[in-house]
Amino acid sequence: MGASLKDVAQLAGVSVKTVSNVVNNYPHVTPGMRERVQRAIDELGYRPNLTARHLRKGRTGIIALAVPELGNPYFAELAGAVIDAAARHDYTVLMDHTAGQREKEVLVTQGFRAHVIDGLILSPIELETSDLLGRRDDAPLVLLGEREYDAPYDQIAIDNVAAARTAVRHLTGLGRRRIAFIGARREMARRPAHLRLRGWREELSEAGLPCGEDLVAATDGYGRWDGAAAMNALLDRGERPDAIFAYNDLMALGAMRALVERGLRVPQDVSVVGFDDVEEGRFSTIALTTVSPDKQAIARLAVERVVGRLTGAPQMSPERIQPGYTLIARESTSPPAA
Amino acid sequence: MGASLKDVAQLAGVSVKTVSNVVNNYPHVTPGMRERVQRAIDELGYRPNLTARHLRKGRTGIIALAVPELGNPYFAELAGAVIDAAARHDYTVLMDHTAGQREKEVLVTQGFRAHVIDGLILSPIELETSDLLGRRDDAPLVLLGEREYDAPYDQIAIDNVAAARTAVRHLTGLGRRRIAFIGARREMARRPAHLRLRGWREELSEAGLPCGEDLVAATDGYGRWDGAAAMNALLDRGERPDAIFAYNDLMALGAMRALVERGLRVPQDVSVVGFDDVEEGRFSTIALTTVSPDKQAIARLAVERVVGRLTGAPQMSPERIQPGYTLIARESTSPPAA
DNA sequence: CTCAGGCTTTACAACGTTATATAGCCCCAT
DNA sequence: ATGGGGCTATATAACGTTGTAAAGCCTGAG
Repeated sequence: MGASLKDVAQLAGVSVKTVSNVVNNYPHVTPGMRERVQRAIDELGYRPNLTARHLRKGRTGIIALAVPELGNPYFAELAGAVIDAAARHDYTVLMDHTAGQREKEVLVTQGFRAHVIDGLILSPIELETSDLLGRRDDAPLVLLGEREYDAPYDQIAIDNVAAARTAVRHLTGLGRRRIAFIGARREMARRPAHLRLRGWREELSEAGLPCGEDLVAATDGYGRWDGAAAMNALLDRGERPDAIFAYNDLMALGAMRALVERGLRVPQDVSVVGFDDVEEGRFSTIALTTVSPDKQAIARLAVERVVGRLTGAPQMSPERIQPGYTLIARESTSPPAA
Repeated sequence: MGASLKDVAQLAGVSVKTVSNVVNNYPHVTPGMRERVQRAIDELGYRPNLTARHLRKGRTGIIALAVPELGNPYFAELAGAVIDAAARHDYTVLMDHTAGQREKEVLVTQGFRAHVIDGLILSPIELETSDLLGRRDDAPLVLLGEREYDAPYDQIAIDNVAAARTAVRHLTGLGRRRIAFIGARREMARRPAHLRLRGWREELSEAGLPCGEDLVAATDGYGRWDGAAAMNALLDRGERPDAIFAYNDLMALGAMRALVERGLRVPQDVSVVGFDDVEEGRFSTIALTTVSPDKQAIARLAVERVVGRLTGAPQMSPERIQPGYTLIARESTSPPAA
């Protein structure tokens, strides 16, 4: 066991509180005293016990970031941004992963780390509004991601409908007419909650282009494999779209892979657009066109929101904040003519 | 603030310890009493304060995993495996990222989270043996990754030299003769610590093939961009290798991208092998041949080692453990003839 | 020379939990 | 009837820290 304040105090022949004062740079300590205590600290290799400090202060300086899947580079990149943003406010980030399971998402919102984390940033997948309404934990909660909730919590997400429409407009602008959507979660395909799907439908419908169920490929997950499987399923049932709008980059990459395996050329035969702008898409052999959400802004806003409620303004009214996004055109949607 | 044991005790009209006993499923509690207390717990929505429990027990059930970069999918995938392995032992994982900076790596090993984490799994980049020797923190430490240290800590890593030789042998077996190495860190290029580089050199030298400095492309980092830049640098200086062995998959993918941009065909003109077996490589338009370390085993062993020292066998003598690996041949090294 | 007032240090309690030791109870065997 | 022994519940202390209030010390003004 490491040394405690008591040990240091004993060695230095002073009170425990004085040592505490030195450790915390309390101003009213004479230089001589400070030095004497410091010597004892050094000699014993004393390190403050943060757990005890946390207990005493009622705060830990830790905020949790719960994401569905670390293996998805979007969340890995987002996590990096959140960690940096939190560090700027002297907070540490504890990562949780929910695997997108409602049960785990509920668990996280209910504060199963009671008093270990001061706040929570959650990117939910299956969580329902009702799960949120019964929440008792009083740690600030910020929600990220595509879904919207009618619950009194901050929600930070780009305008997914508009972003999806931008992506689809990009494709129609290239002259594409049969634009498939890949990545509607099977159980949510019909729900209005699926904002990107809604944007796809709205844009196509306004353009007078087909947007029926036959052009929607449902998936079970959000990975590369799901994208490839969905693409294959689409082609297997005789569908032959001239463009793909995927729910995210990973699925777009999987779809591209499937297309190439079947001898279809990207972008000559089929244009592909993803969503997230993960680095992997930039370096893909066929660089991927994508909607790029401002991850830095998302991370910064989420952290500021949590920290803001923790210090000073606990009763801020909950807001929906929409950071910016941009469409980044790359090779996967080079003009078919070229 | 949430309710505490005291509040529950008061409401139920029992002692604090009795409530504690109920919460912890202490066996000798009468059913009647248990129910009475449980009712009070439910009514107040009591949740145990884990911080206080941690202080009392001297353990937090948290182990930290410190990796250089979450954006590298290898570490993201490894993190997932570690989290799962830890969960099987009822431990939680706190992620740290060091950005591969020695200063941060040292900080982590010195236990700057004093008493918050019970143990540490670190994948170091620039850490030196000397940094380890002065370590005072007594939390168990397990080292992962390519580097070897003469320090009394568990080290878990595949046999990097042998694995690199396997990869290079695969290339020579295809008839490749000018095999470049991409990804020697600039400042380490000459050090024996660079095991994969050593394996590359040994194998080529035994085969009587060129393995001079002209075939080594140094990089500053470990990302896709670094791989592309190194590849371009190699080509710019007139080098025209017929195969690439990259330090990791990310650099291999970057190099492939650079090759394709310059009109070279993979695998017809140049074979490419990576290292790590990240999912991204499987789904690349040209699927990447790679050395696949057994990530599950690495994670499992690391966690078992930490947990083992925490419970029962604190004085186990430190070991070097080498999990298995396999070479997975994919399209990027299809026989050039084909 | 004294005392007010500021600076420095201290003693004590408290954060919420669990371990230890003890007290109370009931049942059964003597 | 009495006492032992097992079971249940309790009081108290402790984990290591910091806030509070008060004590001690010193300086300088009256």
